[in-house]
Amino acid sequence: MFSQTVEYALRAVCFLAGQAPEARTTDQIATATRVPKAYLSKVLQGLSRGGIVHSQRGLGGGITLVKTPDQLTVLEVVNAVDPICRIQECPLGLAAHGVRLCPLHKRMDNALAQVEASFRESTLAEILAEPSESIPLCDFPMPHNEAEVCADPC
Amino acid sequence: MFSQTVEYALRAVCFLAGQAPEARTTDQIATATRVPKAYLSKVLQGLSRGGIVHSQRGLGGGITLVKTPDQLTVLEVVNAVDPICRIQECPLGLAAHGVRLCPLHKRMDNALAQVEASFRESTLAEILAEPSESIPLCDFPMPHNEAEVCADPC
DNA sequence: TGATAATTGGACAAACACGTCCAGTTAACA
DNA sequence: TGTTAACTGGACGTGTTTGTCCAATTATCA
Repeated sequence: MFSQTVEYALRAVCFLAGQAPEARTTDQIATATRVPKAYLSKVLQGLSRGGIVHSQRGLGGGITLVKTPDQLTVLEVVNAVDPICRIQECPLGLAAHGVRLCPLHKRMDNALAQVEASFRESTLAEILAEPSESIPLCDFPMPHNEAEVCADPC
Repeated sequence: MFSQTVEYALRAVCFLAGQAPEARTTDQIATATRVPKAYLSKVLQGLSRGGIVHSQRGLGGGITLVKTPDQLTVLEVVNAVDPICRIQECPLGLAAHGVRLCPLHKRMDNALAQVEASFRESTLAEILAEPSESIPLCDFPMPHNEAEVCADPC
């Protein structure tokens, strides 16, 4: 139900959060997160336009997070690349329904609201800090800053 | 975040639930739910293959629900046409993660689980019975069985 | 200033979602 | 049996998502 673009964006941001405040190149992110490099660059452009990451051209450049991991939520990342669109009004355009949704669409919107809420409550810092047998993006237990193979909170 | 197909399927099923146990033709459903008729027929085929509706060819034929509205959940309808796929294993295919998801994918899967749960708890009968200013699929308050303009729980 | 490393943007392509159209099939009814 | 109503299946068209490739641009460093 989540698009590939959302999946890729979250992987990239998780990797960057683990490396923060260091900049990482698209190549490094692609390798660590196992996302096709050329497509990742498009996703990162979206994150850049959405104010989630900052990109620096030229030698020594790369991508950095705009916010610190504890200030950045999953919802912000998702909304930057593939916004969660709540159901604002009757999809059938029925005049009588207006702003008040019918029971069906109210339930669908409630489901969206739940997703929105749980994504709003998750910060990247929390995700990185959570004790788990699986370290985000890493295929093995690893120390901070050796991110060659480790980058996606998978 | 929900596909058009899911939206259309739910409208159709809501309409049928309101008319149950009477059969309704694709034409009637399309008009009431404001779904493109030709495409609706494809969606109904999916619902038929998924065991949600029964279709009867020939004069006097049409579409009926297989279950009664109180036995049919929103989740069953959704899964018949566009299944909610929980995250079963690490999308990166990291061996070390195996069945245990990392914190990121655990959160994404939790969001899916919430949607699944709230859809599983909603029956069509509940949706139709819910007191609301907006009657599903109807542009005005209307009695049962005058469904020309009313069919989608919007 | 020249070489190198990096992002950017546009053109392109494949797969899928959404939607249309129509000939074929099935069933009821007179 | 013939006519009419209704679903079925396939072919097709269009737009979006996902993905690739490459020339242009920007920035660092010697």
